[in-house]
Amino acid sequence: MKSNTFIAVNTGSPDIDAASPDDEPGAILLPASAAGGAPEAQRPRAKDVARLAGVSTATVSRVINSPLLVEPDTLLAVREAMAKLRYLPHGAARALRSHRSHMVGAVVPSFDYALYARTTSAMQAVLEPKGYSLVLAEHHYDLQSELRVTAQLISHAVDAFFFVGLAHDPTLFALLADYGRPYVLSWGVDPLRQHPSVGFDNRAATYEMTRYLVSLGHRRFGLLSARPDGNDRATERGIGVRSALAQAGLELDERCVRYGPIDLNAAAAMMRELLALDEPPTVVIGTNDVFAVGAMMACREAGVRIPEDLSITGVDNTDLGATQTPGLTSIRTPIVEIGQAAAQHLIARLEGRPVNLFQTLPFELVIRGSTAAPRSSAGIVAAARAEQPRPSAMPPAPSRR
Amino acid sequence: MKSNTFIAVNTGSPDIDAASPDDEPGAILLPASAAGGAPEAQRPRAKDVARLAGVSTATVSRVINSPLLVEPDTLLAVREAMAKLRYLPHGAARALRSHRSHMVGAVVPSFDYALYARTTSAMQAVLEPKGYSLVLAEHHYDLQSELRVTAQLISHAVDAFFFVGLAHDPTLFALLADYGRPYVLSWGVDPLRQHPSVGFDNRAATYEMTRYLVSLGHRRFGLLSARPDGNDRATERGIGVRSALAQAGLELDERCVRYGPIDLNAAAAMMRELLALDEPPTVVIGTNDVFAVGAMMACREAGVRIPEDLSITGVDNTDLGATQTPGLTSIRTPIVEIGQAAAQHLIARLEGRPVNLFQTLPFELVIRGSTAAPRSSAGIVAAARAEQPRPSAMPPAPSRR
DNA sequence: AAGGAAAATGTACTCGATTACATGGACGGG
DNA sequence: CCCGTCCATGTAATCGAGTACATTTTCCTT
Repeated sequence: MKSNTFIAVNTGSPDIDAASPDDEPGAILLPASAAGGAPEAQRPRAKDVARLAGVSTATVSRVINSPLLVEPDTLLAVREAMAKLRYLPHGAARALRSHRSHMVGAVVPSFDYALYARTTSAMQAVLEPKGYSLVLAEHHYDLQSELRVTAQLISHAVDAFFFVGLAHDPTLFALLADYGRPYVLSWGVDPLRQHPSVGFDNRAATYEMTRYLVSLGHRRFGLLSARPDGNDRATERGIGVRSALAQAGLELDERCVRYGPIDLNAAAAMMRELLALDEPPTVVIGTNDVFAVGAMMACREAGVRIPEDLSITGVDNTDLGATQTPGLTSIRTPIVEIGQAAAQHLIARLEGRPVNLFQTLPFELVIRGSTAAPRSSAGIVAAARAEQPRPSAMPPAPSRR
Repeated sequence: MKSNTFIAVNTGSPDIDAASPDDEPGAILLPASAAGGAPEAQRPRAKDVARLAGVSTATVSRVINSPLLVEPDTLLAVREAMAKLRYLPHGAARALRSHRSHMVGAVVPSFDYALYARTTSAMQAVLEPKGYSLVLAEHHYDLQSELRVTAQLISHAVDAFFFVGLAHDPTLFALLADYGRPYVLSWGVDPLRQHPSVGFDNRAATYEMTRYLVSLGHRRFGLLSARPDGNDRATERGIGVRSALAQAGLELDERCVRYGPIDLNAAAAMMRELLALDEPPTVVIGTNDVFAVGAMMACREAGVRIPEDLSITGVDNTDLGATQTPGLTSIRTPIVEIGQAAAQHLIARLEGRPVNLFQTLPFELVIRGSTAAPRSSAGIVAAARAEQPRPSAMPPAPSRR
């Protein structure tokens, strides 16, 4: 947050260390006593439970996996033995024999932007009660890295996969096909209907947003976006803006477009460039709230008033945007719903139940104080457009093979 | 964000579905064709690689685990065979035999507050290159739930654990002791030196903050905090405030204290209560940025100016706080550093290397526009306190057994 | 009361890789 | 030139639970 009023005053650490003097030498653990090896030789196995309960290991296994097949008395005895020994089944052995690890792999771009963390959290909330754990992997928008971590997940024998986005390396899909386990893409719905997916129409989202802005009277647009290569969300959102403009007989001046990493300071820098243009835009669309808030930061610095001098919009409707002054106009995307739906989708397939392989969730335009009619045309347009805009024809849908 | 200017205008979904008519019926997958069972019978095993390379499975295993023991020619041949077959070792089998799953379990309170996601992300960045994957679990501030998910992680045979906070159910520690694998607590450093931990001094953080506010001339403090039961960070931060006040001969009026969930709207509601007091505080300390920003929201609604009428501070120095107007004075906590240090700690122990079991990281007071001298004493105190505050004696350190 | 079906449980093999131990070949010293 | 040593590799037991099949027990039918 270099761009804000910011004075670092005081580094806590030295004072603290001074105050607790024996902190610094630090207890060094002898390697032997903390060896990471396999010191849990005393951990109880199924056969220990079996012996204590006076049954065979097969029965113990049945108590865990199909309790209905077990005599109530036996069931109780075994459960008691398990509790007494604090028995926990050995997942690796189970997985090896039964070909189910009870783990689901989630491959997300990054946790730095809170978004995917929330989606993942929603998944985990659905998976945990069903006995599944989430194994996590980030790839930081690098499709090769995504391939690597996915291979790692396959190695861990996860039962199913969750991916963010529709665009992936072809090798990834080959890998998944070989592996033969359920997977679901998210944050978009595959227009070619080739890969199961749950999400929303990114293109339509920015299309709606742009129409709203056009209806306010804006004619000169700016766009701050994530780099579109390998990022279908960014790509689609860009298309949404452009086709709404095209439909209104307008065009997106490419000089008003900037691509960069999803980072507040980077976004602020991009915005500074737009402000320095001869003919700056009257509205800037961020393809997510981070870009939009970064733009707000740059405007505050430069004394550009929002929304009087410039309107700004985001996508995702995060707290970050909602708490700005003025509040950021944004699109509420189904952040949590995607995670829930994806998890339910995977569980259903793991349980052999039929599912809707292509699930489109709704989004919603959320208007706050960061948008208004452009100054020049404010009076006229505001009057002409007193009522709500209604969507008309959609941008050309991508061919469906 | 109900509290902000907010007009929901348009639900995208209906229009979208209308525009792509074959979207709604949705392709239903026949259970059989997507059965989650174990259809990957053709996935290559080590013996397939061995056959193709003309060696035994033992050699294949050596190529993976101790390549130095293998003749360079053989190595190459095996690696080629592995590549040709797209072989990926079966993690469960490896784990079963070798007692190492190459998975690390992370147990965090919640991902809704972006904080722990960032710490986890930092962990994963350190672990991934070393071949470890992260298995995730949330407990939503419920120690019993924490116990459950930890048992699940033990079942998955993770090699090591990461926990947030120092306070946990005794049963949890018993479980961990039985299991005998490395674990590390975080976001605090165990004053009793019983459990390996990496973090910072939460008490000192709010202590510094409070001293700074006292030095500005504030005498009447408010506190918005997470519920302290089972949450040592919240507890310690509360103590920090109280002892700094005590040292200044002041006291925290308990009528100015509110506890609640970590949520913007809840925080705003708590703040409204403080504003309604007969004698409201001149400064409100949030035990993290969410409370502080929620308080800001309530103030904006109520027309209370920040910092003129009320100062507000947070902890964690998140983007959320930094981008407010005015910027939120906060404590930069070592969010990322904790994750990195914890991961390195665990890896070191897994590799049998010695480590500092108790690692204290620095924090930093970050002053922005949300704090100023209280109105009544503004002139006097500001003049008297032109220079930086210097910390003096620390609050009584907790006994070290 | 006997026979037989169904239910409950046990026996023993299996999942796929790791690893202790066995074996065979190369090399060097006496 | 022979033998011991070391290095590379193979053989086979093993990790812990799941499960097909075998066996015993229960209970109902005639």
